[in-house]
Amino acid sequence: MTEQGREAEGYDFKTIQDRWLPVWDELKPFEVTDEATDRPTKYVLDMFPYPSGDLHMGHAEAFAFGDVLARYWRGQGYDVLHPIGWDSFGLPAENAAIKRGIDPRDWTYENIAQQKASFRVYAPSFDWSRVLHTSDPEYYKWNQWIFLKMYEKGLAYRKASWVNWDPVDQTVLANEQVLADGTSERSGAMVVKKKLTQWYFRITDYADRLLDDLDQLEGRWPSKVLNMQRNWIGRSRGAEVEFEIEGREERVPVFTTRPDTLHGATFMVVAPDSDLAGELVASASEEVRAAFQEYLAATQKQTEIERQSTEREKTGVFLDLFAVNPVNGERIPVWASDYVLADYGHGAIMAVPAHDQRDLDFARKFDLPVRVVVDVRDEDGVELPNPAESGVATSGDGVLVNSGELDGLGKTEAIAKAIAVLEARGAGRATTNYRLRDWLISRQRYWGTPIPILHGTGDNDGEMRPVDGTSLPVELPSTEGLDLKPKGSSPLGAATEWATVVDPETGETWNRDPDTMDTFVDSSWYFLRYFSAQDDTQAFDPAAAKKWGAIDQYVGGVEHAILHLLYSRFITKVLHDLGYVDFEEPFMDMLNQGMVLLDGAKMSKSKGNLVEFASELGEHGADALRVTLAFAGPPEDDIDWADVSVQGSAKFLARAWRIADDVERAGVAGPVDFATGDKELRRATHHLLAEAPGLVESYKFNVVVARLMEQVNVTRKAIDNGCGAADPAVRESAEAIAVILSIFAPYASEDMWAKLGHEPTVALQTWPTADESLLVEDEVTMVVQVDKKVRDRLTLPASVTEAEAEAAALASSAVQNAIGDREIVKVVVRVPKIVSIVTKPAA
RNA sequence: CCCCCUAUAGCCCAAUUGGCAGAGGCAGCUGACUUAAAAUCAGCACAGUCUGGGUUCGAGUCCCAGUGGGGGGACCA
Repeated sequence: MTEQGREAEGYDFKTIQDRWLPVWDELKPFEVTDEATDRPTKYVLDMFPYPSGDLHMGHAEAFAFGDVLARYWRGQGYDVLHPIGWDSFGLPAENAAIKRGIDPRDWTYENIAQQKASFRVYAPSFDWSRVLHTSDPEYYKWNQWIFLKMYEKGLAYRKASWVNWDPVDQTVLANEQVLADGTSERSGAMVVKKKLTQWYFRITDYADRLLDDLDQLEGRWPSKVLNMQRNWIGRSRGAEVEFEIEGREERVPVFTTRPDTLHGATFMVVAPDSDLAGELVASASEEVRAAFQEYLAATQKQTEIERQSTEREKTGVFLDLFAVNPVNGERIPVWASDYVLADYGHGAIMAVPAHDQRDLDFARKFDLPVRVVVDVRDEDGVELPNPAESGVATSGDGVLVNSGELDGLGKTEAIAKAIAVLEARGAGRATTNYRLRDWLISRQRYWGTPIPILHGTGDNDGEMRPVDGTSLPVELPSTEGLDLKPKGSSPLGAATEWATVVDPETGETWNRDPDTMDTFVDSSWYFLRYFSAQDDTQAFDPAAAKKWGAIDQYVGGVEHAILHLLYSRFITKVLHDLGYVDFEEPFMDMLNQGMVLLDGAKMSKSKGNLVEFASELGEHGADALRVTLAFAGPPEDDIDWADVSVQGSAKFLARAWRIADDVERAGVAGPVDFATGDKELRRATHHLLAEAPGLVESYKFNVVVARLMEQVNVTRKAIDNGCGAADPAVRESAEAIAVILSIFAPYASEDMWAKLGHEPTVALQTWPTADESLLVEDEVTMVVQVDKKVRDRLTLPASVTEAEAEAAALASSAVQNAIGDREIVKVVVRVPKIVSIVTKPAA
């Protein structure tokens, strides 16, 4: 069949895709230069994909939305940077490699090739000249560069700490790889805590800025994500109070948010797994030590979840030690209990059972004294029952009692005074604590960025030195001869030749750090690399960074609400402080797309409720898929594939396409003057043009598609039963439809654009602007309500005044009938909407 | 247990931000085309906005209390 013949049958997505793909390949319409122009810029970015197999429906959705926004801003006359890359280091590749005995590179790059091919057809408007893969040495070289910069600044350091350890896979796990029940997401083994020396990034140094700068993103990021980040950082202000412990030289600091209640501290509790607890029991009696060890062992057997359950009864052991309260010299007993966490504050607390529920529960369990130091009252000013009897701690505001110099003060003043007293005595100070911990970045894995540090041997044992910047990247050794199976230490350590470095000057032998970096390091700055992805002299070009600036629009899943986004914000601030970028926040606006479900459930291969991206793409084409996703509902909402109709979208596209087809067939030659076109249709077209930009910018893509459907419907009516296809207004409408539709359906709109006699590509067309004069209505319809009921509709000139409208309403016989002999109390006129008349029975 | 989001037609969703509840679609029904069906085209019908209060001339929209659904946090001193 000839192409002509096929066209005669109407819209066929396959034909159209095949027609335009080679043209776009040739034109490369979305490649942009880094040179400054006088056009405004937008940087639109989707979170880059991990190459595990082909693209899936989740990708289809996120990339459709990102592309709508990228294409929209181009239509508004912006230079748009819209790049793509792959987050291609990570465990799945390594697991696949172990399982099949292949190189993780092969698996990774085959998947990337498959995803690239799918993307080509799906046709997001990427600038392919900037593509990056984090597993390329050309990329991870700059991970190492960033690491060394941070090492220089003291922001990368090594310490021994308790980490998540998977006893089956023999590796450290990230927090996010530990499931809610405390098992490893991969091996299913119960994760244990193990003390290991690991590399950390000092993100806690940035805690205040990471928290405070969230205020700038208010209204631009989903409030849910802002909340989650604030929660995660968890700043709490209070005081550090130093207690002496009998028989110990050093004083023990504790953190409290309520230094005002210091007089109510009746015991101290230390975390059993803290260093402090170990030190304290070292000199204790055999009996105490045995009891403590038993308790510690029991604590460590529990999962994090068990341990943090609020339902649990309090447990603990008395350490046979006493601390001295610095404000009143009182001796208080020291206990160990697992309700105190080793890694928050100082791993020890002062317990004020009257005013803290946890402390009260503990005190009641072990029969420890409870002393009220704050007189807390309810709303009616009635004193609350004594916590010792009620079992309910009073944690609110009140007047201090039994507290010496603090007596009579309210909570806020008492806190200030208590801190002043502590400072005067050298026993404490105001401090701030965070829930946020430093970022553990080392991993005992092969498929990641080698940490560019050398460890001394022999005389230099225990020394570290950074790899010289000029010898970056430290490339991964070949997998040849390497056993990637987990065995508790990094596979890289076994690559002897790679791991051993002899200093050419001194002849000393150094060993490479065998660990690789957390892959979240890779993704914490990739958006900057796009500024100059092929540049091998620097991580990114500052001039290009200046042109494009921070990402104007980020699109991705809410599952990254904490980790990726927090790490990216942190690294951006570090690079800002080092003078490499002039912005402090990387993502100015963010859209979190929902999930694609099937029959109300998350899709998964194991559940067998999978919608395959590739088969949908093959069956319905890219346009129909993209329109379906955009039309399904607000982008933040989940989409149930059972609720949508890809065929419905295809039908709409065919109807839209046929409009342009009809215009083409009408064969009107030469330029046409739209102003001579059908007035009604023009009005509809310009309403669409006026409304669409606001809708896109507020992410109401579903409404934009609905408006396009409406426009197609009215244009169809105009062609069949109105002005006819040759009318200039029909062409004007068809062009508007093509241009706006192009943000959703690049192929159909390109074909429409060609049928309307234009050169490719419609994607680079600036949107026509609405002619305001066409939007002005000559007449308005005003509703007249009498006592809430609609009694008449008045057609009035658009210029009608309130008084005229009121007069017209009262002149209506329907209105007069409704009023009858009742008395008018009030008339409210809101031009051009409504006249509301309120009556009451006549006197 | 605490916090946040959410509830509109059989289903997915709109509603100019306080002014006539319906834009669009799916499914349904009727008709045209067809030997018939599918596809296509034309048309039709369907709820008074989760419940109970309140503010207002007027509430889907604002406030309070509840219910269902979704999400987050949860011994952080």
